[in-house]
Amino acid sequence: MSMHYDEGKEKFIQAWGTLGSAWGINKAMGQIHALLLISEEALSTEEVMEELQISRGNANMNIRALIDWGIVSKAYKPGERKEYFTTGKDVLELARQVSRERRRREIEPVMRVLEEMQQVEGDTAEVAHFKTVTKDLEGFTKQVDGALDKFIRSDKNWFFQVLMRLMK
Amino acid sequence: MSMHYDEGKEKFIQAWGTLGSAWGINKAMGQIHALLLISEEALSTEEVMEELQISRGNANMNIRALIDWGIVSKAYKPGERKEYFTTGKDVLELARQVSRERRRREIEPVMRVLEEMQQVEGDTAEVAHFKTVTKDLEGFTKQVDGALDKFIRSDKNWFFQVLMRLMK
DNA sequence: TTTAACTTTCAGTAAATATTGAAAGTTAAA
DNA sequence: TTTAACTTTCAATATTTACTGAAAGTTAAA
Repeated sequence: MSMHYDEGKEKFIQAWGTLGSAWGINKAMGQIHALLLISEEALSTEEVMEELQISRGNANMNIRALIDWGIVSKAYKPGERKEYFTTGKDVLELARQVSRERRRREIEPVMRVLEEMQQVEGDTAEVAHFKTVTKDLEGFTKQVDGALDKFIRSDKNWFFQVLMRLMK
Repeated sequence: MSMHYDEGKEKFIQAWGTLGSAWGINKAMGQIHALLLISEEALSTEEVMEELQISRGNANMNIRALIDWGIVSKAYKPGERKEYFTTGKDVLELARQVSRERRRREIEPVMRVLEEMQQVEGDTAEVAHFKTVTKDLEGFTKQVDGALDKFIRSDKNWFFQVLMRLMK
C-alpha cells in the first residue's frame, strides 16, 4: 500500500506528461513542468536533461515553450552564470495562466471564424441552417469566454466561492 | 465583407478540425463533426468521404470514434439499408457530452494517480514537499471535477443561470 | 580582446499518428 | 442458400510531430 519516493515521482511525472499530451501540450513539456513542480530548488537545463533523460535541444525548446506559456520562469543563482528554472507552486495561479493562454490561442481564433460566418450570403434553407448552427456555437463560445475571462481576472476567494456555490 | 456559402462552410470545417487537434481529438474527427453539424439531413459514409475527400477507412474509423464519444448517432432511412449519421444540434448538450468523456478519460485517471501519491513514504523535506504539491493538485482537481459533474448533470436553466451569475 | 561557460538553433532522424485501399466480414433481400 | 449491398478491419504508407546532437551563437569573466 506504500510507495517509495522515486517510484511516486516517476509515476507523477509520467501522469503529468500524459495529461499534457491529451491537452495538446507535448509530453516532454508536461514532464518538465511536473519535475519543476515537485522540486523546491530551481533546476538547470542539465538537471532537467539528466532527470528526464532527454537531449539538450529538447530540454531547451520545451523549457522555452513553458516560459512562453507563462508558467515557468528563469531564476539566477547568486554568483552563478547558469540559468535555472522554476514554476509557481500555486495550482490556482497555474490554472489561471493555462486558461489565459488557451483562451488566446484557441478560443479567440475560433470565435473570429464563427463571427465571420454570419457574413455568408444566400437565402436558401441550407444557408439559414448553417447560420443558425454557427450562431449558436458563437453564442455559447462567447458565454464561456466571458466566464473564463472573469475567472482569469478573479482572486482566490472569488473562485472558491463560485465553486462552492456551484456545487451547492 | 460577404462570403459565399461554400467558402464559409469550408472555413468552418477547417476551423472545427483545427480546434479538434488542439484538444486532442483528431482533425478528421473534428471535420466530420462539423460537417454533420451543418447538415440538416443525416449523411452516409459515402457522403462524408466525398465532402471531405477522405478514404472509406478513415471516414468509418472516425465516425465510429464520434459514436464512441456519444456525440454522433446512427440514423436509418426508411427502406434503405445504408447507415446514416447525425449529430445533435444542441450546443450545450454537446459540451456536456464532451465534458463527460474528458472527465472519464483524463481527469479520473490523473486523480487516481494523485491520490496514490499520498502513499509515498519517507520523512525528508523532499518527500514532504512532494506530498504537499500533489495534495494541492488533488484538491484542486477534485473541486473542478465536482463542478464538472454538477454541470454534466444539470439542465439548461441551471447552466445559464450560473454563467450569468458568474459574469455578474 | 580572447576564452570558456553557457544557450540556442536546426538539419537530420526517429517515433508517433493518421490515412489509404483493398480484402475480409456481415447481413438483408432475392 | 446465394448474392450483393453494405461495413469493418488492418497491413502498408504517408504525414506530422518530437527529439537528437553537434555546430553556431551569445555573453560574462579573465
